[in-house]
Amino acid sequence: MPDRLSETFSALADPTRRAILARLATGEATVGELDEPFAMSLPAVSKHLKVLERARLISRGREAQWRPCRLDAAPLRGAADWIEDYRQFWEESFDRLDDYLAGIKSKRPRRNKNARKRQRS
Amino acid sequence: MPDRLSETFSALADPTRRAILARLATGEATVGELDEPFAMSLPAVSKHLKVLERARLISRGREAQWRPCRLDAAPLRGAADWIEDYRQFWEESFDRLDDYLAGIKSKRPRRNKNARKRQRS
DNA sequence: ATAGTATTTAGCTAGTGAGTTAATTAACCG
DNA sequence: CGGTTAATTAACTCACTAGCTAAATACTAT
Repeated sequence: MPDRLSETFSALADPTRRAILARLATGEATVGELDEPFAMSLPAVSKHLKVLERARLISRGREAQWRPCRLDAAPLRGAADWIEDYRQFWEESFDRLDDYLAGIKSKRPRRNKNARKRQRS
Repeated sequence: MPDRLSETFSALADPTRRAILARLATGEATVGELDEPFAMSLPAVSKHLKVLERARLISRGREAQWRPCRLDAAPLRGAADWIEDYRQFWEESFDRLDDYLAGIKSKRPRRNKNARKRQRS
């Protein structure tokens, strides 16, 4: 995997893994406990856990024959920071919807096509 | 692809695609312009654009023989919202580091192992 | 030692992702 | 029309992902 951010996003790009993280947000759990909600074999869950571990999103201890997993959310900080840089753009898209509706209402639906370009000027 | 959120994260899990989005944040661009910074063939970039388009992260117009791309950040909102639910956990990890260091300093390094479990109680 | 429980590893299949080069479409210009 | 530029599609390779079953490991308990 090329870089940390890619590894984080890649790990998050699977609903099973996101569900596992959500479960771990409520506290530590063993592999068997994590497997329960899923219609999926235990080795499959074990693989997902390995992906999450390589992405540093979980870490694991040892207690007798159990390997309890715990959430390690630190890498999410980088992901959140990356996305945050784009917040203005998705908020802007609501603005443009407002503009559009306002345009219809005033019967002058012409919008400024360069609104986004001007954003960074 | 199973769901929208997975599609969004999956699209972000590639440095080339993130760079393309960063470039589009400065304004519209054609495929050729987007290709320039990369040591990669044009069809490769074209494929990345298709991935971003399927994920609704960009949309494209037509101007003569050019197909200008523009950023469409709306899906990032869902991704940001998902990650935001975990903010407390990565902030907490700094707290625990503080606790740990404080513990060393006071020569009583014992930490509360259930800190995360209590988080949601 | 032996049996039982928890988890991982091995080995397989099917699908997908990222990249290539070569060929094709689409639109312009003269 | 014929040529040029912009971009996509086709066809292929290579690597990796997600899932399975069956076998192996690790530890507990009797």
